[in-house]
Amino acid sequence: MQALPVRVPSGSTYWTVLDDELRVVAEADAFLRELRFGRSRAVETTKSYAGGIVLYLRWCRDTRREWRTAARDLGLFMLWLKWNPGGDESVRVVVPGPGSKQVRRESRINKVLTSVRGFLVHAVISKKAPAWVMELLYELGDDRDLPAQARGESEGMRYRLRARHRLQEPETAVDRASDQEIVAMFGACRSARDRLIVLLLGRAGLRRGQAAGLRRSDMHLLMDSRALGCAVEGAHVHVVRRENPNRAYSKSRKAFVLPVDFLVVQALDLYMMERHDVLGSGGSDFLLVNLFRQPLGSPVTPEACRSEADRQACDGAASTHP
DNA sequence: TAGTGAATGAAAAGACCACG
DNA sequence: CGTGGTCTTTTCATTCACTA
Repeated sequence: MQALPVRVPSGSTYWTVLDDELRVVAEADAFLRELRFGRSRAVETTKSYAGGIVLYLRWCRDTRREWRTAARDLGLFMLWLKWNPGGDESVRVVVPGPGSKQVRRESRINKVLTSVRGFLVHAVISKKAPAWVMELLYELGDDRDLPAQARGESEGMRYRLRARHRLQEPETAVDRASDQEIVAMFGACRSARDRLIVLLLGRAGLRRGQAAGLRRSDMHLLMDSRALGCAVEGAHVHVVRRENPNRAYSKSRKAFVLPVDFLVVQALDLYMMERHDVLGSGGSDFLLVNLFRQPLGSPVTPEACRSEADRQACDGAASTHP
């Protein structure tokens, strides 16, 4: 039982599930294809869901359950997730001995359950699993107790859905970069471009995939951008999700505007001079492009942002602790 | 590949206020 | 003092980028 990426002729990708004989699991495949191409979910979502479905199918196999109806024991599945490593060679019986440490955290288990719910609902809708599975997954409240105005349009039973299986997730503190760490990274930069990247991520709050997808025309750094046909006041950048050749992708489906301060404006000026020295006024419309290696002028990839950030973090740490 | 942290949109819950 | 309306915050369930 394993997840596998599949490239379709049109060039896009989705993840599917293979059984132990490396055959495609038809129902899982139909669900994941529908997610990707029918509901335009991201590749990463199908990957994540495929991983969850693999765990569910392994549990069914190891405990000799039929996946179509095993939802009646989803509570046991949650226990299994908590204690069983679940690899293909892992022990088949769960024996959580005293003092043993749980192998998956609550948040992880909840995510696996989300993908299993989606999978089973799809199976019910396409008549591959019995309809009563639905009420094992969700608490069904009919809305006849609500006033008429609050009820839906159609006749008959209307459901209010609430997932039955969900663990309480403990709060976790996030390890954010401190101001000193950002300053150290800034100091470790070797070019105006890299300093701009650090500021875009650290000060404006862009994700690396969003920064790598910026176009020059997205940067509105004057106090008044009406000459550009944009009514937003003050210096700002537009973050837009696009299919980019460098695989940069904004996580947010909606385009949005982010204000930037004078530090970013200044860093951009310095970068544009640096860029002009290397490329002249040409190059692609991408803001962040290769200046120091071939192919010159092609857009920086999100991966490059990351490896450069790693290097700076090391140098920065080295310079603060000599 | 397995896992984590956060964004997102919708719904629920809470805060606040005017009104009879 | 309850009622209803609106606005804000929190929670839920899902989605997705990104990391170890």
